[in-house]
Amino acid sequence: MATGRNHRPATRSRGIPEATVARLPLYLRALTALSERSVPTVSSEELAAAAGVNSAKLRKDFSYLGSYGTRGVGYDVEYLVYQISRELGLTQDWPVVIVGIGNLGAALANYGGFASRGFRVAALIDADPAMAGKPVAGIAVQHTDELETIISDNGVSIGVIATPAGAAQQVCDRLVAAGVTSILNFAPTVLSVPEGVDVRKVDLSIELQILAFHEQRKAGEESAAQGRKGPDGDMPAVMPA
Amino acid sequence: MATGRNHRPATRSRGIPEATVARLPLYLRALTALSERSVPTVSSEELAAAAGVNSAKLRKDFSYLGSYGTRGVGYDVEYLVYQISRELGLTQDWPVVIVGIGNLGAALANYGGFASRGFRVAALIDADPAMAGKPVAGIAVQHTDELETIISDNGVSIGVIATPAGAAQQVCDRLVAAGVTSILNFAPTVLSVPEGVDVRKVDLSIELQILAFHEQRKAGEESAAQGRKGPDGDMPAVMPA
DNA sequence: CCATCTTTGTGCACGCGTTCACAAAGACAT
DNA sequence: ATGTCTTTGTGAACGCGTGCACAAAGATGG
Repeated sequence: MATGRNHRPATRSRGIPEATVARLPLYLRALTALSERSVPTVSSEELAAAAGVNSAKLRKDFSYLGSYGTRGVGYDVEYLVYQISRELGLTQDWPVVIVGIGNLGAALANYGGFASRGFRVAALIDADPAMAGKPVAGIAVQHTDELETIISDNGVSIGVIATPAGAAQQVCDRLVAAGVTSILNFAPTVLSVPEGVDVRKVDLSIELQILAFHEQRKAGEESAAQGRKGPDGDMPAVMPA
Repeated sequence: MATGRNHRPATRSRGIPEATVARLPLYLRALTALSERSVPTVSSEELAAAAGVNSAKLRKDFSYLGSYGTRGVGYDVEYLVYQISRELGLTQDWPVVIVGIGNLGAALANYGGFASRGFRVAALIDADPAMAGKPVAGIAVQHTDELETIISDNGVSIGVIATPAGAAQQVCDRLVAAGVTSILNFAPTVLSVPEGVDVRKVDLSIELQILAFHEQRKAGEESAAQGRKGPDGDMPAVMPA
């Protein structure tokens, strides 16, 4: 029931397609690189190549934001950096908490890419009392007991879950109850959240499995020319009754 | 979500849609959990709930694999685990190398999810000579010089890049030249690869930016009811010349 | 001021993915 | 056997995303 507005008054549309939103950070990164090299303007063709997408797609994506280009010239790099940053909400500061400071959590805390764009690690939280107080990436780890206080005091709305799978849902529930409305989940579990809460998941194992599928397909196609031994060549013929 | 690019349009891939392939690991995980609890059969409704998807979608997905269900009963858990594993190519062993043993690389090496499903960390590779010989997750790190030999000797076809952005393309080129045809890229860069090589990227920063967009949208809609200026309320009106 | 050239912005068509809704298939009880 | 009940498998409709191809807009030069 959320989307009652399909109108696009041609001036500005709030209805930016999800696929476009997912590409904006890509454009932003390419534009930032150009900006650092003091390149003043860039054509859709050049920028598309740098971002690894089709130029028509890029132009259509930008058209959702508005007409920020100049025909015959291209796009002003600095201006576009600002517009995309604003659209993505990166002109404001986003305090983020990371829950679960194991190998992955620590790696995330140390990851420079967070701080670079409006994201600030407000706190590191772990359930292990032995971790409490220990500095990771220059920040003292706090115990899970403090979770609600931390969220509330810092006005955190984005949480990162890097706990084992077993603890993820419980942590998620507490984060949501404390006021977090966006969650980035690294635990290999399906999280259930109430309406209005966004969850994105990053699953290393799943990515590898998808690669394995294509890898097998490639290998199967090769040998399909000669002896039969393809991926579907042998039916196990064993159907457990 | 992670994006796999460069897929040819309608190559004979056994006709399984890309979107379906991406969900198979999800089903497999849910089924494995059921299997461990010795649940014999499961309905599409139950399994769909466990995997966090629509039941109609799940049935259609399975229909691409074949008719493995029994009407009126559901799906045999063990049988389905085997079928999906085989389809994904997980019944064979996939040696994997991880390049770039920094915080993230070390976390990946320690991640249990890899070994659990046919993936075996064949080697850890880093450019820092000081790292060479050091054990990470029980495996001695090897120097980049050995890269080609390692790939070749172990028959590695899947590589994981966890290096800084600056080194990623170079590492990628060497991996591909040595025979790797599937790459999982954690570096925040667009990799260019020759035809026939699959790349999937996992970008922490991009995921956060997408969350920030939705977060801003949520905040904007709330305050839009009152006199508050929306997220697009103020045009900067400053067009840098 | 006009002609030409470059590049944007977008209408349109197409294909993929999702969802609905239902007939077919089998289990089970009588 | 026969009927009822459950659940699968899928035809069809729909919506979203992509890419083509071109007209419009502006720069540039004469």
